[in-house]
Amino acid sequence: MDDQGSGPLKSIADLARLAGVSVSTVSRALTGKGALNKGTRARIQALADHHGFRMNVAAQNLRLGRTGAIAVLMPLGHARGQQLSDPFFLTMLGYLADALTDRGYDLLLSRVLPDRDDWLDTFIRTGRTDGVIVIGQSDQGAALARAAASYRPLVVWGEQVRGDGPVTVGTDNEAGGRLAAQHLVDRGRRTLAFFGDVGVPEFAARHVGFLAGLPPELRDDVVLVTSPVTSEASEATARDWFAAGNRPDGIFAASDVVALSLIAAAQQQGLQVPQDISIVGFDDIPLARLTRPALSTIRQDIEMGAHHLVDLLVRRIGGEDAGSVQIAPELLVRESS
Amino acid sequence: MDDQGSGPLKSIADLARLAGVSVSTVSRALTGKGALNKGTRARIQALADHHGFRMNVAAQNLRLGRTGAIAVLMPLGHARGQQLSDPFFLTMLGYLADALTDRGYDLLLSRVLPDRDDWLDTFIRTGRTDGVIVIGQSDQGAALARAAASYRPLVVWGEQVRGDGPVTVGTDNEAGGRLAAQHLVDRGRRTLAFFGDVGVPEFAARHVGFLAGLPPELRDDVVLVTSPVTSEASEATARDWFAAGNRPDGIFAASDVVALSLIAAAQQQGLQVPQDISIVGFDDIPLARLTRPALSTIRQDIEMGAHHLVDLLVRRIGGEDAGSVQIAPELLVRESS
DNA sequence: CTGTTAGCGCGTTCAG
DNA sequence: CTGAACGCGCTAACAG
Repeated sequence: MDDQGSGPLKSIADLARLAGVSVSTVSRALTGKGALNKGTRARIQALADHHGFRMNVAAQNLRLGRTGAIAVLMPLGHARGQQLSDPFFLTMLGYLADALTDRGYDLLLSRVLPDRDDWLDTFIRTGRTDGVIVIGQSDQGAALARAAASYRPLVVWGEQVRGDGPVTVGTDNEAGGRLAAQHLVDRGRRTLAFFGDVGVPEFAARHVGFLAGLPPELRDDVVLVTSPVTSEASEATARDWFAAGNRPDGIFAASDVVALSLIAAAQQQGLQVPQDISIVGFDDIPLARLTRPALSTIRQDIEMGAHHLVDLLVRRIGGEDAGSVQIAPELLVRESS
Repeated sequence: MDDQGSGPLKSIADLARLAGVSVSTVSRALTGKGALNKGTRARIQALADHHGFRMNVAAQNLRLGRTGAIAVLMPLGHARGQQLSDPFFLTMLGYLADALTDRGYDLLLSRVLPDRDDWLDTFIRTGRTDGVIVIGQSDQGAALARAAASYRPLVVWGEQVRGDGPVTVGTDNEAGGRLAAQHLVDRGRRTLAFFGDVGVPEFAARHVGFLAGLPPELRDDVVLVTSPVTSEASEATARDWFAAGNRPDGIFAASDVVALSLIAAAQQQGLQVPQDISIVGFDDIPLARLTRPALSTIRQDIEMGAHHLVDLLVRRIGGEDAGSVQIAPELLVRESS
């Protein structure tokens, strides 16, 4: 190395001294903002990356009055055993990480235990990030609406609520439910059931769409089974339900995880899928196409969802009044129906 | 509200004015550091949270010469189709988020595409975090070793390498391989195969342990099949392999995802699991106990792993010279063997 | 026990 | 086109 023996460069002041210019010149050179002689800019930049110098992002952000980070809040609740195993979250996280990086933001991940109902306000007030993305509103609609009322850079993945809820990005869950209904009817199924917790807005919309997509004579006989979202619990629920003698010929599950549990439980009861019973899920998790039988499902476009979430958030940070977005779902027919 | 009409509190200076004290007094009151009259401290604290005031963490960190964040780098490569769907990562992430939060650190998530071999050095040089946790060394041993040579607050989840690699936390993969071997032998299996990519250190160690756990007369006949790690690719590999007429009676897979693909492929060939063939995985992902047959596997204690990763990292940040940790694996016998 | 002062590393007027 | 000076919000000596 041909360092001048003055040690590592800790700040733009060091670099300025080395280059024989002032700190503001270095600042202009490295940020690319402000007018500056082409030559000096190039010279300073060359010097900078020759020494592997990087500006202190924290100081930069402090000066600019921002944090440079976006929080992604998820119910990663292993303690409470929620969707921890749901591959949906990780997929979403991957796409969000990309989209945020492209915009120059860091991704601050925070796990949330919504025990106290002011968890969101508390987080926001710390001012650790320039914006917040919440994945899955679950039953936290009230907390989200309250926070959204006074904090604009907040976007939520989930079902769009009427009234003054937060800005959301999500699949058109009702349309998804209708797709499932029409498909099961096409398959000649008549005795139908819905598995899911309609206390969760997303699932409620899927249920509504499912009923709406059915011919009137079938609609009233649809059984609604309130099922938990985790694999373990939903499988237990399904097992008990089949053991009680229930024998529908078509089931629409609120999520793929629930659908897979249903298949497992049905097979344990000696039922053939799809011969005896058609099962359709929702999400299209990677595993859906690998099980035997492969799962028919309503696909959510997670990549597009992540893209919209970030786009919306960035625009709201910029002061725009960007509104909610719905994404069209898609029916994937595989073996389970 | 009974605000004095002076608007929201933006800094400790505002609070100081309101309380009739100096900024340093407010600083001492809110941080709890330094000597201060009990009464004033309480008074200022009360005033602060009455107004919902929070200190600017960025400024605090700038002054303290730290960032208050830890980076978690993961090969979340949907573009390259890696372990994106592997629930292992999300589980680990959840535990890491908890452990870091407990220590007062933010978790900065960054997705990594290890195309250029200086990805780690580049990230570290930005100085965005006080430390780095890398999940899964994959084939990046060289990059990790190089970074570790000059950057101390770096810990890696994965197999411990001899020589001057980074500090690691990981399961004792060799011991895990031995457990699998002994179990298959106990089951009377004689014609054995290992599915996995031994170019990845973790998998190589599992393979070595597997062979070591076998009686000499079986050892030489073990077939090594280099399998990809994703569901799709590994299932294709398995299908082709079975289709070529290979008929072992016992297989140890380098991961649960691969093991599940093996089961699917075997069943497609009309093979009964475990009657015709025993299959053992590695990880114990949540799904392992839900498939039919439920997967026998070598369990990794992810929670303990996350705990050790954070503990080690924090100690190294503090200047300690803490070394690598290995965690004992556990055999879980279910239905697939 | 509390106030004053001097930076942490950077961006940005305002002069020259 | 470039430099000097000030301040973002906070902490840590050093005085009093």
